[in-house]
Amino acid sequence: MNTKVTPSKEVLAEAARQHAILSEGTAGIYPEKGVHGKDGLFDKLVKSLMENRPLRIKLGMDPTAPDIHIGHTVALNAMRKFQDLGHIVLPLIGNYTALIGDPSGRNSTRPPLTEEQIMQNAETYKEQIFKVIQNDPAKCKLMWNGDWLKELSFADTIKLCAQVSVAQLIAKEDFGNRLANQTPISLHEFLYPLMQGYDSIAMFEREGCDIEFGGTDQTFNCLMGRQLMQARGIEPQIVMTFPLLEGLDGVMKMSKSKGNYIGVTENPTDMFGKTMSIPDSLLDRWYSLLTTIPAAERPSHPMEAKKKLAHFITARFHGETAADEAKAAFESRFSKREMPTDLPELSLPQEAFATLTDLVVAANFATSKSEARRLIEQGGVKLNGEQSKDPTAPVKLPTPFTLQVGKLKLAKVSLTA
RNA sequence: GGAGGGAUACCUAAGCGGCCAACGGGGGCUGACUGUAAAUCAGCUGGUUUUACCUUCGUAGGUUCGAAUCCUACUCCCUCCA
Repeated sequence: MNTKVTPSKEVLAEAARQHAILSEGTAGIYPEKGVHGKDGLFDKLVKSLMENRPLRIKLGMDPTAPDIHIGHTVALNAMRKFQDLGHIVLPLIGNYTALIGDPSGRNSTRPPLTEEQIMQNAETYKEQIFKVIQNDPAKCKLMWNGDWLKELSFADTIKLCAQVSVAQLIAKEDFGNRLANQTPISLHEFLYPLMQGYDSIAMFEREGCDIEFGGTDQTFNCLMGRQLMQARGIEPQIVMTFPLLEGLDGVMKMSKSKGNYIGVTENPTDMFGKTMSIPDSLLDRWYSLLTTIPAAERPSHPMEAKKKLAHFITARFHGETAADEAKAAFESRFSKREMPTDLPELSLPQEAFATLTDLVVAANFATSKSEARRLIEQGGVKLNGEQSKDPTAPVKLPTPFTLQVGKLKLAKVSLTA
């Protein structure tokens, strides 16, 4: 199939150099065996060098939530490395596939989003991914899969379906599990991998598509792209997968829908604080997937290690200064237990001060009076730093005073004129 | 089209006439302690005018002194067969 021209020594050496940089931190590269004795990535690099044509790297993201999180940055970071070596990245916003929802890793059908929600999310995605990859038109072309998926006719779709067997889809773990657990699978979910695969074809025709990136949970979907490209008679992409980052709870993978994530747009304080809240057992993992800090430079004390990690992550998205400030604020607040200096201000009408319960509800720190009462009785409420356990006591402090509920909810309260 | 099974609070899952605002687990929240918002331990986790009352166990009716629990109809979901 390939009329192979033997690559020169220089080409092989350069390909090897790039290969070493680019394959670091990946979970898998498919195909594992290439024609030049290494893997598919090596082949693509050789080809790129010989034809003097940069590689095009696809990374699809469905805008199903307003934020991307630091788990995504594992792959984005790898894209950045490709850019730095002169290749072109093609971030793909799945504005059409988001309508279906990727069934990967799910055990139930995803609730549908409206088109407006999706477009809103997509807009913020655009800004966010450029915190990691370079938004240089020569090195980056943003694409939308609605551009071509919308145009597909039913006949096209059937043709596509004919390339894939049902057995193959059922063999996919998620579907297999769901069948076994008697959880429903909607037919349209079967189509998801086909859509993702078709993206690769459409992108190939427009810009080229040499490599597709994805988390390890995306392996099946990405390989579907290879299969469909082959069936169409075009050169198939190779697939590079990346390990999934565990979320704040330390068990489940970091995921927008599970809420255990750190968004790349979050403010420095939260970013630092959330990192500090990960379980100790997650430290090594986060260090290796999110930082470039060598093992030798990681503090052995868990808290120090966590602070260094939190600082690194915060600095990446907000700069050194902001990270320093976040660290200092964290230390004063939690290590030395001082009150933060910049409290949000809150002015409330006279009737909010009738009882402590009313105050907590009026400040929006509890959703019902019963909840407020519970918090107070449990000792979670402080006025000017003084714990108060009587829910019915009127609040007679001179304003402004500080109201604290739990560790995180604080405000400086004053009376509305 | 036929035959079964199911629907309980954020999730999961017990309860099968009064002791049920409803066991347990998960998650979340609060506190203690600390090395941090980690770990561990303890408490809380429908609402209100809070020793009481109100609303909640798919929906609508019914039986009963009394129903999440029994009956009827309906809706939705799952499995198998066709």
